[in-house]
Amino acid sequence: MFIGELSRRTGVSPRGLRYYEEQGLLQPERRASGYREFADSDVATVRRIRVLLTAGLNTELIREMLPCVADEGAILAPTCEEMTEDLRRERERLGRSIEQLRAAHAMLDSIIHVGESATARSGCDA
Amino acid sequence: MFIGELSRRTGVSPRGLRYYEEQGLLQPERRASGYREFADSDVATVRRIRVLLTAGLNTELIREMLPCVADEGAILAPTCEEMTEDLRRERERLGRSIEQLRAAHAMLDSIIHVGESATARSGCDA
DNA sequence: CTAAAGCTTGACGTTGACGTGAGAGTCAAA
DNA sequence: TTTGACTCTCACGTCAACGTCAAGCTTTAG
Repeated sequence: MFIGELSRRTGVSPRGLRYYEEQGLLQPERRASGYREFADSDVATVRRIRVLLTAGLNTELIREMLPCVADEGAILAPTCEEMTEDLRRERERLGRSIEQLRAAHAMLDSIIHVGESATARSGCDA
Repeated sequence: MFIGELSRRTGVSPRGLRYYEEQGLLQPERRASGYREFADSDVATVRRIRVLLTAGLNTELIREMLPCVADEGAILAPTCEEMTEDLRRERERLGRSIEQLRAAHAMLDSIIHVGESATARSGCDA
């Protein structure tokens, strides 16, 4: 498929997909015309990329680990010492990050709940 | 206290603290000399700011909700309709974000575990 | 009183993941 | 073959949360 279809099927803009290729996260075929030709499997790949990017990993790390991830968390290739060092660090960072998010989520929860019980009886001008 | 001490006690750089003030997150007193004078309570405030920033909230939203948060998730002021709208949205975004992080965390876990069992028997050159 | 250490306000630089045209070539249906 | 939608490669713009000088005042220990 061309870039437009992959874009529609993943929700990632064409510019974003070209950026992913530039960063080595995607390696589409090329027609004689220069048009990129993506495989069906790239839809899943892009989804995985999105998950990891949203988690705060950068494209360099994703490029390294991407060959090791398949659908649904299954694994393909064995990993290397040096790389798992980075991964381990990232995992720890992620763990802390999740904790922070949970704390912030709890903060929002309390505030919102108080707001609900408070707006019933107090006028507000902000 | 002056900005340097607050910096040491929070781990946030002076530049960061000035930025927080510029964004309306802190309102230190000023000496005649122009020196900022922070209150002890600002240490806790900065910690709360860090939690929320790490959670991905921007300074604008934090400025709005900060008056409503006290120590340990306790609440001070009542909230406003319009604001809780934003907060609700942010809470939902946070919820999704946490899910993404968990997914990414699981990915890293699988990869790392395979790496551990695999590196024992396979040479690696990356 | 002095000198080091600390603080002030600008103001420009950085980073990552894209957004946003510009100008030109390509595809596919009619 | 036309035409309109799609794609290509530059290449500069963006945004948030600071980093990093620079030039000049302030504080405070000795």
